[in-house]
Amino acid sequence: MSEATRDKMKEAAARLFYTQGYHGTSVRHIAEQANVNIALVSYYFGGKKGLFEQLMTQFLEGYLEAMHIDDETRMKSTREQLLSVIRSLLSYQQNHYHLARMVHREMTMDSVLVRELMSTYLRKEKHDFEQLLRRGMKEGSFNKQPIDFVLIQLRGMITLPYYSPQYLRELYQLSTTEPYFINRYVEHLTSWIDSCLCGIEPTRTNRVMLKIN
Amino acid sequence: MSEATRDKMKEAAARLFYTQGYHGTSVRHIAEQANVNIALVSYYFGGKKGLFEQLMTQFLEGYLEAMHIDDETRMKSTREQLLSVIRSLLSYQQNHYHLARMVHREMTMDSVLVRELMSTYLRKEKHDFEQLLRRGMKEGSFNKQPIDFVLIQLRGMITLPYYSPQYLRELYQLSTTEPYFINRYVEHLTSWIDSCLCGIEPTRTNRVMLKIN
Amino acid sequence: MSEATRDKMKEAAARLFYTQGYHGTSVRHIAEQANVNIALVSYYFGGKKGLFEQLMTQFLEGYLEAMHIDDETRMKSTREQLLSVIRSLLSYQQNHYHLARMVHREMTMDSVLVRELMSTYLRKEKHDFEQLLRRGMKEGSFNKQPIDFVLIQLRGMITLPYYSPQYLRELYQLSTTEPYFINRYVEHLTSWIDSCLCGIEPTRTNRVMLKIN
Amino acid sequence: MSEATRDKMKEAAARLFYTQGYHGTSVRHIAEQANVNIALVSYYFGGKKGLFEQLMTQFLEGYLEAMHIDDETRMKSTREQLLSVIRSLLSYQQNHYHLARMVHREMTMDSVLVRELMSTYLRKEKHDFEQLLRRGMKEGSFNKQPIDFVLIQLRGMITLPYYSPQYLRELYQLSTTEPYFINRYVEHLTSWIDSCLCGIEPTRTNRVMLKIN
DNA sequence: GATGAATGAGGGTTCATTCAT
DNA sequence: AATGAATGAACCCTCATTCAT
Repeated sequence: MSEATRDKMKEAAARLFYTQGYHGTSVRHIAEQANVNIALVSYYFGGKKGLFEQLMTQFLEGYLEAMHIDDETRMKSTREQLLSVIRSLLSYQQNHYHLARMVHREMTMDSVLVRELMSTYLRKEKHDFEQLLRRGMKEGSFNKQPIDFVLIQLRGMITLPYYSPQYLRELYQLSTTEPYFINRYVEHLTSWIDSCLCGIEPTRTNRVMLKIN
Repeated sequence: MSEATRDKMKEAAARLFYTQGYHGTSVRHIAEQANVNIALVSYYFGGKKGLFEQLMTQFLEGYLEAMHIDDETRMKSTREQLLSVIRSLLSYQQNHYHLARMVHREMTMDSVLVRELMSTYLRKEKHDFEQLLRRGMKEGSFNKQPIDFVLIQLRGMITLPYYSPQYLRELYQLSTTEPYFINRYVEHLTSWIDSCLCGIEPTRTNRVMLKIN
Repeated sequence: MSEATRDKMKEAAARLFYTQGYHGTSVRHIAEQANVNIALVSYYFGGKKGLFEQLMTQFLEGYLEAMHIDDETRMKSTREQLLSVIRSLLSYQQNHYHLARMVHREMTMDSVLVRELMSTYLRKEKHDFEQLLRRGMKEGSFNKQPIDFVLIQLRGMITLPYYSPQYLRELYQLSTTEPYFINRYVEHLTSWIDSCLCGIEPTRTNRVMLKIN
Repeated sequence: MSEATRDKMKEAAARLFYTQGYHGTSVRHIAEQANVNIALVSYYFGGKKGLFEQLMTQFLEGYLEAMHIDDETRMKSTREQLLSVIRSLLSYQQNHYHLARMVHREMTMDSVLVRELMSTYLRKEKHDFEQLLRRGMKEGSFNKQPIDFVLIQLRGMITLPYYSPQYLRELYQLSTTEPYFINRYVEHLTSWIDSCLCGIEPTRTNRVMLKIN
């Protein structure tokens, strides 16, 4: 069975792409790290580019899936649903850390592939968040305010840990890869939603945070 | 005079590094775009790496300079100072768009150079913003809240246009490179500062925005 | 099978290094002469330098081996043993003519590699000859005389054909690469040993030589 | 006046050619070492090759000159004349150590230039020595023996210090560049001439040598 | 199914030289 | 007389890929 071999290769590729970028990574290096024959990259994935694309789409599909709101959550408040999606996305990226960083970086390149993926996945993400926010504003859960700028802030906060982890490490004195990081980050996001989006008093938790800092 | 040649090369390099990344760009391509001989890259900059490093540090030094608050502004309110810095940074990155995107992307790589630049420039940026926020909170201009998370939001909003311009283009139907974009973006940031940081009523401008969207 | 390819390359490299020196020989030229792809030089030998070093050590190891006195010869007289070693060394270098010339020339360079090889192989050669001479003098086969100068003469005569073949060609009207050359050269050496080292009358063969010249 | 500049360049070139060979030396390096502009190599000598050829011929002309026997010496015995020439040649090479080593090495290359120089200078050297030896044998100063082999030994001993100085250093524990070396080497050569060529008893000096070793 | 040999293209760098000044 | 900018060719090496086995 070769599934294990394929996975070893994808894992090694993700790790290297994340560290040194697509162009900075050689097929030879991937094969070495995965402890397999070099020719297998072409054999299994149709070349370096194929391997890369597979990693990209695989990650992005999981990303959209993570945005999905299950039936149970759909019963809860809009605020709860928003929080749930945020938590889910952060958690997904945390579990695929190398891929997440790889994707976010390569997304900044100008290539046909990237532009295609953009108009497929990015648009979907934006649309889902927009729906959620509009509903919350309509029903009065969220303060009325320009949706686009809220979207910008949301996206900034969701991607920052995987786009600029050094900055967060500096701030929190805590690596973004450690499990505890997410908890803390979500707490902050919750307080942001409550104060800036819902316009309610910060919770007790946040008061504590306030004193700490 | 060779200054002109050097500038042509740096410009071409920045453009290509921004589009295809450091490893994805060949010295030959840079020379072609700059319409100069290939050997000049080594001749002037000591190689591709030297050219890259020069672009990096040059940008980052200008970045820190852009953070500086001049004497006139220092007379104004803390809110005004914060806005001034934000405007200055966005403007600087706008004027060096290719470099800005190049730097932000390559900053996500794991290399000795990057880590060194990080601990020099990034730390300085964080420190300056922190000072400003602390002062504002102390004097009551800003609401008391966890500083680190405000920093995260700030950085997210300042870098997003150069890290994920496609997203903004999708939102604003406006390229981030167009001069008008900054105006609009700063308006949003102002409203964010007023409502989330200062805790005052949104201005009339923002109400208009609200209707537009 | 790749052994054949490797050998082709080594042969071509030795021939070119011998003709034009290490720095004067390009990898491209080697590959062309060996009728193989250029990349194979790096693939098999880790680069031009690796190929060169392999040729060097390979030759020198064979050289030391050629100095070894087998059990049968060890039964004979010291004079016979000395002659045997000389014959063996000349024969070995004759069979690896290109390599011999390459090595002797590159040995005159100032580099780390060369200095290392020197202190390994050259010292061994000197030591073995010294032993042989000392023994011969002790047992009375050889005239007592300063050993170091005998060593100098020996080395001069053994290396000259591969270091300055033009000179010998001029003298003998005979290329040093032709098989007959060695016979003649060894005859001369024998006569030198007999007269200068052993102090006995020159043989009849030498008398004939005398008339010829 | 530019004569000084020219000399600086020739000196630097000789030093580098001697250390790293012709092909291993770059014009840039020569200019750096001589502390002059790179373009001057082409300007003064018509390129790297021209500079090299000038060094070669200059050395070789001096070499032939050093072979010349002045009128005073011509009065002395043939043995004395031979010794005088040997001393002169060794001394000349000692005074142009870098050039000597450079020439001897590059002489082992296969190129048009080298072959031309060979047939001009080498032949002359051989001819002069031959004359001397023949005369000596005719008049009975030297033992009758094959001239060609004597020539080989002579040339071997005269060039060895500049072709394989490491070997001599190992033997004498004395660098071939030190002035004292020549004295010692000439002593050995004298004893060789006396015993092997003239067939007389070794001198007292050699007896001492014998004990030392 | 999986491999090691081999390939051609392209990578970045260094070279000796030229030319306007 | 002497220089610094600039050139094109060649340097060695690594790349991703293919192919027979």
